Amino acid sequence: MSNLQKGPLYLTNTLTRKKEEFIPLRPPHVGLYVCGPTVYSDVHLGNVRTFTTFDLLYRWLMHLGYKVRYVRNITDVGHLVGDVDEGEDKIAKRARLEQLEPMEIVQKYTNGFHDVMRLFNVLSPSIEPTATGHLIEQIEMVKRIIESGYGYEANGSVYFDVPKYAQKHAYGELSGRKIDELITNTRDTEGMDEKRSPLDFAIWKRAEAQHLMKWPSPWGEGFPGWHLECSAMSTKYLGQTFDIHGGGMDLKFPHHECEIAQSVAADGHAPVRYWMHGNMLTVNGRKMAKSEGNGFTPEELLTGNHKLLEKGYSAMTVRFFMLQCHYASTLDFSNAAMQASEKGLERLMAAMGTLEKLRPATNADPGQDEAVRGLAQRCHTAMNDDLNSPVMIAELFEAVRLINSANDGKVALGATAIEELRSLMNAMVFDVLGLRTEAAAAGDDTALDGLVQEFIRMRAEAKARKDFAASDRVRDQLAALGIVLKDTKEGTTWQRA
RNA sequence: GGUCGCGUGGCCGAGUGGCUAGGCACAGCUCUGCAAAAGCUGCUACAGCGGUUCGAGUCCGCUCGCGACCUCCA
Repeated sequence: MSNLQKGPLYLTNTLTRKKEEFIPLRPPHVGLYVCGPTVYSDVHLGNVRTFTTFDLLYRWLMHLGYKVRYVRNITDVGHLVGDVDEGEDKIAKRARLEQLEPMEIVQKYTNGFHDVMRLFNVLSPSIEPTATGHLIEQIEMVKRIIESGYGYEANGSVYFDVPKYAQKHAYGELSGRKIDELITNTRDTEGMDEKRSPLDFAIWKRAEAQHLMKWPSPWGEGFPGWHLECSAMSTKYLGQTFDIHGGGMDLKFPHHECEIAQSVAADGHAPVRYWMHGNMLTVNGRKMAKSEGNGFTPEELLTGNHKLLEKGYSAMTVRFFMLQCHYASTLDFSNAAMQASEKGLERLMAAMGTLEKLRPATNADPGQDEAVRGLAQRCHTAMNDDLNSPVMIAELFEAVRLINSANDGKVALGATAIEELRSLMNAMVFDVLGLRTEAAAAGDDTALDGLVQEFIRMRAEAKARKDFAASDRVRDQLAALGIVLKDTKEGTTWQRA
């Protein structure tokens, strides 16, 4: 747990809008809850950004030595289309369109989500609870809210009484909203006479006879409200008060605001100590969203088969691109930016390979030991400063220069410096940033390597007899097949273009 | 309309009272049979206008432009 002693971690708490020192309730344990996807359609790149952001947080907390219980839910019921409380359930609608059981839809898109997470090397959470798996907990929570006087039943549905809650509690404190302004700004909502106020939201919803996803409850057959599952499941697995709750910026209101209200109403205190919100991925300056039609799926990204894509990009290129931007800033997707990240990642990963082969210099410069320690310290400080991965990556490129200079014999690194550099780079690049080599992702290249090595020998022989036409032909032919040769002092190496 | 945020060099993006972020691109050099790779060097910006300050991308005000949320969205 030595890392825990290396200075405090600061996180921007979106509840207070300040950078605060992170102090867990029960160290070394940390409770982390992140709103997961509603599994009614394919995830797009914007979704991936949020999960990558909290993957970085999860990885950094573990790197610091914390024992993290990371809960990320799957929403498989209750999330309605269009107008709150009047729209159709998203999953039920999709089931009707695809002529499948709702649970087939849930399974299909849950599988797809998991595939995408694996592709982008996003770690699995400790617990991945589903809303339908926690109906009892949700019903119990509705009961507690009714008992506390903040929930009321109307025609088989149960609503949360927002104006009443706001009299005693700070409804809107997370999203910076004032109850009066909310009432003023609410547009006309027709057919909602069950609700006492347009601000009220359903915590339990009556199901019509033809509704496919419904369960018995004290108020008749129905299904839980969308906001409720997160409150019920975070309470169950992390306790009534826990350390960190994350999610996309667009969930701040009303979703997270409602979560706070539900927990306060049911259990009497605020559920979360640090709220964190990841910012949006934009395309041409606009939020990537299904409704904008500007989203592309990971598959389209990889193949480049989309009108916004000049070519395909690997998942690791995209991950690296995202991590080069601070999570709280909007990030604009562009082909030029992607290609810049692609090149940068390639250089970083090449240096990782070089570092593995680096031998200590005989005339080691002891000053370099200190330089490496400084790098490590600055990486650590950057990440502790609200997960500043872009600054940490900038430091990694300083390390890249050091590695390459050492490889060229321009800097003399001793055994200690090399060991510490390896330890630092492996930790930051693989464990914390969660990058991996494309070869590792693609599989084994042993046969191909054997073939290419044979061509490299042929080319070396041609070069030895100064037959450059022949040697260039080998190189050009391989290049045409996507195999790039590089001559170094130690011989020729190859890699995929 | 309300609330919040943003505007940084050719592009992407950190920083946030005084000191070169970094990546990509571009130019020159070194190395090389030639390339590629790598290293070195160069290009040095903070939307505009005013103010505070010894000193402002950094704080304050105004103007312009853009976005997010306020309705499902990560």
